[in-house]
Amino acid sequence: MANLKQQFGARLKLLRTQKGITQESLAAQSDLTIESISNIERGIFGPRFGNLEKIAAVLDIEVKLLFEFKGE
Amino acid sequence: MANLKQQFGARLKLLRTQKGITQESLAAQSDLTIESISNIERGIFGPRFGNLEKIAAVLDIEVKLLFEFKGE
DNA sequence: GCTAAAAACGAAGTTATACTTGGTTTTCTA
DNA sequence: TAGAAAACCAAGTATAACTTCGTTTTTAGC
Repeated sequence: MANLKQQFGARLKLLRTQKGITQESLAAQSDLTIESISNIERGIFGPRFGNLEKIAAVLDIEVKLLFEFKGE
Repeated sequence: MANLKQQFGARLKLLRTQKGITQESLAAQSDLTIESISNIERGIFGPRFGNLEKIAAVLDIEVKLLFEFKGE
């Protein structure tokens, strides 16, 4: 099984694309760079709690949805 | 509404006590200090992804359960 | 196929904050 | 009422999140 960062990143990417917004737009609205969003989605690193909160707010979803992975 | 760190901390404390384990035991098993666990539960800071994973593993629960807050 | 937008990717440096250490105080519980 | 458990505080360290800059690849529309 992939690690948490990777699972989270894949989940974020899915939820973001479902909302039809680009990494650039998400980055701008969450006060992050597009690189950071890219790194998070690729599982390079996980966001800090403050940014986790911001990202969920931009996507207009509850944080827990970002941790809901298939098969669990 | 309390911020994410605080909500998370309260949720962690509840799940930990329900399992009947002490901060000290959780700290030891997750390679953190008792102070860090205390700080996390009080909402002083949120754990990094690696530690989030470890904590959930020690509690034998899915990570998403730590983000399930009442009323949501 | 061409183009442009979107995203992947890499390296190297900065910075925020998680985490520790050490100690004291308070709360809970047996 | 004693001891365990946890709160609390300050100050220092460590690490991983985050940035910057630049290049390459993928994707989607014309």
